[in-house]
Amino acid sequence: MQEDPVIFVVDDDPSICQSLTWLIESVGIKVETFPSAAAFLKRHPHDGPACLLLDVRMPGLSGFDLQNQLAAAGRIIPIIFITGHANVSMSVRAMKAGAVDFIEKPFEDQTLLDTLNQSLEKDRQAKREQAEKREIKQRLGSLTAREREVFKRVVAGSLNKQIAFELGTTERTIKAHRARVMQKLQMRSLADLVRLAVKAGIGLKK
Amino acid sequence: MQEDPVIFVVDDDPSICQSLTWLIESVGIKVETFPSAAAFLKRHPHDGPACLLLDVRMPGLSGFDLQNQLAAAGRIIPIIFITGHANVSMSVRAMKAGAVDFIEKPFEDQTLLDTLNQSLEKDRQAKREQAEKREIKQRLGSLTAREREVFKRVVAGSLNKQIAFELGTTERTIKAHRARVMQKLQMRSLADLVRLAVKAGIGLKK
DNA sequence: TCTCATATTGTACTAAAGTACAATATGCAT
DNA sequence: ATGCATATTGTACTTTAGTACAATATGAGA
Repeated sequence: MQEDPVIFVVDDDPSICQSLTWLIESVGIKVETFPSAAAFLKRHPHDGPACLLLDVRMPGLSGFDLQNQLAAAGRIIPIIFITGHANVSMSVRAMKAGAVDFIEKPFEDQTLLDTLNQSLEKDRQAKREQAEKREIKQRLGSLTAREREVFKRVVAGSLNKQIAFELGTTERTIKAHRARVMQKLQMRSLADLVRLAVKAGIGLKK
Repeated sequence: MQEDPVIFVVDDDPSICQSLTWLIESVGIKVETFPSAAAFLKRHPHDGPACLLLDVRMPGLSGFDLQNQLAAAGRIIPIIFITGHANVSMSVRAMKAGAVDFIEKPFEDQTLLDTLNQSLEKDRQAKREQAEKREIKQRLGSLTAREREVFKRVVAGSLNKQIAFELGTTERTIKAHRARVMQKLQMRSLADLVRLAVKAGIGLKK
């Protein structure tokens, strides 16, 4: 159904990559390593749950740069920074930008593994919700412009006759549109339709 | 309508309290200072937008202790730590526990003021949503046990006859309950009722 | 030109919900 | 005992929504 979890390690130091790989694979989780931020950006986004172990200081793009670029590209992935030489302002900056954790070397293996598992679980959940939202948007996309208008008003609680008046047509026509909306969106009750709209974020703005 | 914004400063060093007060009052925001975490906990919770400037190291309860106690008590308030002697693990711990920022002394006045204003704005929004939720829960509390059962099923999309069967009563009775639910909750359409239920977090579990 | 998706509309019926004007029953607190 | 909140139920009517079986109109694209 869903792909296996993967931990991505981005660090210019091969020995770090190697030891992290050993550690994480020892508990049965897949690992992929990248020697630079640029290399990771080239990789095709992973569909399954994932987590990024990231060094701050690297030649070329820094860990922060990668964090920003991923965020800008909408590639949401939990990031755990691991670094040897850090200061408070660096860690605060990383955390404010959404990092899950910021770990100094040396660290306890078990601590990292615990954080990793928590992050994977959260990512699993986030991916599920993301997939659901995509699914909903897709079905919403199958509506015609007119149907969408009717949909919005039905969900807002308008009566068919009110909608008909607003759209300058007859109640009978609204019934036709409404029936098609219910069919296309595979909803069986108004309550379900409203919940779908809420999930899709319709009706929030004003 | 709503109380004025207030910045709370908790620091055992009176000179810090004094200088922060001068700085913040210079831009027209009220300040209240406390020499200890315990002193702050005694204060009556503030209804308007607020923000807490908190020292980490203090005699008695530490800044972290205060942060945890506030969280445990459900007193949500944006916290900005200000400290002179910090390390990475302290700052990460604070940020993971939900702090808005973690600032080392010395700092730029304007930086603090900017963060302060952002935090106040977020808190304003959070308080608004919190008040709305309270309002909803209050109205839901005015329902009788039976009415709540009907409410849940209506919102789930059941027909009156189905609800009647499930509750072992007649459709006519359900209509009566349903009408009272709509009246008590001041909702005029099923769509509104469903949205209310979603906001109240009903129908999530299971 | 012909087809297809889309929008529109009609009639007539059924199903569901809402409403008006009720009455009855039960249990708890004063 | 009496009042009050709550739950229950009835009849009858109106309003909405849904559905079956349609037809018509229009514009875009093959």
